[in-house]
Amino acid sequence: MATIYEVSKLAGVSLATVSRVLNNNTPVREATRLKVMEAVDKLGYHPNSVAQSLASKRSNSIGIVVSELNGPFFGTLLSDIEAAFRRAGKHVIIAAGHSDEKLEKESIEFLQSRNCDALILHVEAVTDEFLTELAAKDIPFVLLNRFVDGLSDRCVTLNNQHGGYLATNYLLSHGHQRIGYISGPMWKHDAEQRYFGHLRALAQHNVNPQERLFYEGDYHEEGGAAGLHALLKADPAITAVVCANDEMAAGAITSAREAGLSLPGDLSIVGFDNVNFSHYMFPKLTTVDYPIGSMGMMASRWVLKNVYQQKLDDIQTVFEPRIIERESVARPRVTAQ
Amino acid sequence: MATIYEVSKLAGVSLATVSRVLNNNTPVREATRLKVMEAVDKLGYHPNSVAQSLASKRSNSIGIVVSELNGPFFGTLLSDIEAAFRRAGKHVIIAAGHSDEKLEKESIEFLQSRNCDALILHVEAVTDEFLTELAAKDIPFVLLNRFVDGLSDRCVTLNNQHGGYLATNYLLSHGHQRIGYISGPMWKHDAEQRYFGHLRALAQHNVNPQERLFYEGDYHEEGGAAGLHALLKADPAITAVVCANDEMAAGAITSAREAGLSLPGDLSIVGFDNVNFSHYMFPKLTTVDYPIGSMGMMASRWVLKNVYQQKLDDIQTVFEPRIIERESVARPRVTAQ
DNA sequence: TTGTACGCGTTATCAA
DNA sequence: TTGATAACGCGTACAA
Repeated sequence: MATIYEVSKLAGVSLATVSRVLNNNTPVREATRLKVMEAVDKLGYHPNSVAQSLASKRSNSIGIVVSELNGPFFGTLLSDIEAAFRRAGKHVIIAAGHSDEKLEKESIEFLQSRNCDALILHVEAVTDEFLTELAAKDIPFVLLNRFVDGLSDRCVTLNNQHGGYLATNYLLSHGHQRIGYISGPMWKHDAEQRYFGHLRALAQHNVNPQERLFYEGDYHEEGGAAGLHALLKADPAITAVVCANDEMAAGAITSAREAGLSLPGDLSIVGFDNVNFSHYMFPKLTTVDYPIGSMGMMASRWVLKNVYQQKLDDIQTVFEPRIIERESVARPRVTAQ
Repeated sequence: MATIYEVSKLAGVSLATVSRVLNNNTPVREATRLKVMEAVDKLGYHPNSVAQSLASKRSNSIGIVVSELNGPFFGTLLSDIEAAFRRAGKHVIIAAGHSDEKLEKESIEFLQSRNCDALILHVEAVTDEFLTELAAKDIPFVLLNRFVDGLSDRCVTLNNQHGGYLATNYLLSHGHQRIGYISGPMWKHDAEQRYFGHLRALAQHNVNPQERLFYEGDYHEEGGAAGLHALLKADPAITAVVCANDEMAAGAITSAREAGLSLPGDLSIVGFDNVNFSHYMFPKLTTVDYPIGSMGMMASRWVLKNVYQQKLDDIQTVFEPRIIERESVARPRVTAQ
């Protein structure tokens, strides 16, 4: 690999001048610029990014922590983030936190040790205090799908509560009254918020929430399956179920079919997230759209603007969900009493 | 951030000694090692990985090129690769090639410019010649799902032909004779191989392949939907279809239902890949398992062994697919003539 | 077993 | 507008 030194020798100028034309940050006479460029071409010179990083104290790398690398959800997130940074000549280092406090911390430390210029974090298990302390350190970061007091300007969140409201409201406005709710783990902020939204919709329609119509699942297929089973047992007369994410909706659908129900005739189901396989399901799932791709892009813009000083418009920090109507909801056979 | 220099001062030893205890590659007296460790703790010292890279000419980073970041397929691949390298203290830089020759080349160049120690490539559009030339350069790489003559030891592949054979053979042994085939783009090696396997199974059962029963799709849902539509038009009497991947199977299922067919009674379907949502489909998809996770891990091992000199067992380069029986295949209503 | 001194390939600060 | 030259933080011959 040719170095900047060889370029300077071939072009007959100093190291500094070569560096200048490469980064064109200082005026250089056109003639000398051409000489340098020619030498660069001739030698097939590419700057060594490691040396650049050491000298400039910029690694041009952004660390990302997500819960899982597989799964439909993070795929679209990572895809949009990678594209945004690639265009800016930055690269992305990815680590999985697995929704586990210890692993999330390790991931963050790992990324710090890699001298990332910034971090984009989708962490669930780590405490607010930890994040507040982290904010005092030197690596800036954005939080995805999480709101922490005092860090509001770096939180890119979904209005989860409104999402929960939309799901249940959709069902109510289709005539359902006995609505089961399969939640995510309630220690997760988004699960809690979605449930609050559900309660708000219920209240608005003067429907009393009932404990037996609530099931706390795990955000996975199994939890959805088990949840529907439990709900049906608790109240065989339910006409609809909202699942706090699409994977649980998939499990619920399987479970409902095993119970001999026809969908959506006997039971309507609404999901949450609108992951990319939700329309592969049968019936195609009516769900709440989580614009995770846009949110990832916004997080990238935050970094580009605040860390790399790009001039960009203001950052949108709160995103609104919307209902995606497909085929998993029908009016109930008889209006529940 | 504390540097090695401050540690050496606090511990009262030289720079070199600190470096030695950190990398424990040279014998150091226990007493001095302790002094150093203490100083490290007291200062909260973490080595600067950029400086390490520059001095050692090792970036401890591995570049990965995949077609897409989203999608179920690459998620599980990346997940296993990341885990393998994390354990070894390496990190992974990811780039998307989008099955496009220009973008794939750019991704590779991008990763090279990042001084990756090795590359793991899942590239489709780039030519064999390009890869052969690349092999002559200084960054070692492994190829995933692709076989190139002369680079056989660094190719980790699936026996795609056998997979195609298995899919069709499964159908044939269930009594099907009129079997449609929805292929991936035939310029892709795996699509071609899977089709060859299909033909081999047909021949073995003395069934003549018919051109009208073949449709070249795009490996996406749309192609599957269009393919089934076309196949049904060409021969309404087909009793089964094999789809060269699961996403096309999803499209085919939708299309079949729109045509009023009941599944699997009227039409049996077999997919390929066994992506993670294939059992969310209805009927749950019978498909050919592509052990992409294991293959990713094997590629990681290749790198660990050949680039980082870890002592590991031999590398398995060819993986065998197997059929996953679920619920999308039934015996045909009447045996086709 | 330990220390000295140089090299890794750039960027950035001063002078000129 | 250009050129020396000192960082940047660490690894590693070589010498002691």
